[in-house]
Amino acid sequence: MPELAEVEYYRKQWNTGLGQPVTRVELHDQTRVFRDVDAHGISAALRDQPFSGSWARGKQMLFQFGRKAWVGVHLGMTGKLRSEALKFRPDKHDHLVIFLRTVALVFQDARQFGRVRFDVGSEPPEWWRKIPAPPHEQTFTKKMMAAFLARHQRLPIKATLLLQTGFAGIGNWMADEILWQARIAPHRKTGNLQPDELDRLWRSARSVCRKAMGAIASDFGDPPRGWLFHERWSRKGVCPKHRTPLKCATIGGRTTAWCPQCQK
DNA sequence: GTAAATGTTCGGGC
DNA sequence: AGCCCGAACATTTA
Repeated sequence: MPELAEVEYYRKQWNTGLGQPVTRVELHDQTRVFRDVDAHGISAALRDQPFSGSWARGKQMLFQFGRKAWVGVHLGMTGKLRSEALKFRPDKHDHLVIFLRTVALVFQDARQFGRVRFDVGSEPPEWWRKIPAPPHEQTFTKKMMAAFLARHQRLPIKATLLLQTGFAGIGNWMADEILWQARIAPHRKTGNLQPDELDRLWRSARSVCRKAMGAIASDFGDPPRGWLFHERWSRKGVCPKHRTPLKCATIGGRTTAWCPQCQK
């Protein structure tokens, strides 16, 4: 599920516990989501620390406990965060459960493409600081975007939009939405885009991200009416503008839908 | 039974 | 040293 706005929605699901101390941590230590971290180290380090901070950037989330313990979460393809009452019983895919004074914070992920990180230090960890500004932020400038595109000239633009090092938070449906709204065909080589197309791409990226945040981040509502989003999931989909049947192909390794009439 | 799913990461080729 | 492609990861659902 989770792209930029869904990630922000899930991040907030843990807010009910802010300020409360950790009483106990329960985890399935041998699962893939804990690759590269000492799962038991997390339990020991969090015990008695207050849940003190919560941030999202692109598809990454960062949670702070006390002053120096940092838990990073990436939701992968099927990850979710939620809060539960203390008495709940974790099920098979609840890999990490942080019990606080009155609520339990749960990370669930059936496919386990998601990931939990753990760092100790007085500053946010290195991996977090390296995440670039996502398109809805002021600091995502057209110049910055153009410089990134220049490094991936041979990739189809659809594949370039999926690179988290330049378009933090963009995933498969948002990339298709951005290209449709910018009227650019997904298979176009990144290096062949003309200046007016770059301008449309930049505006579309910012607009789609902002509106998606507005619609989804607070209550997981639907994206605006008239978006490609509502059509792109079925192979019966049509262009919201004039009902032309959408084209479908694998581009950049992912299923891509576009309107052959609007997007050139 | 088979295919596909809102995502990364690795290894190999260029 | 980059860049680019395809396979791999693990599970559920259509």
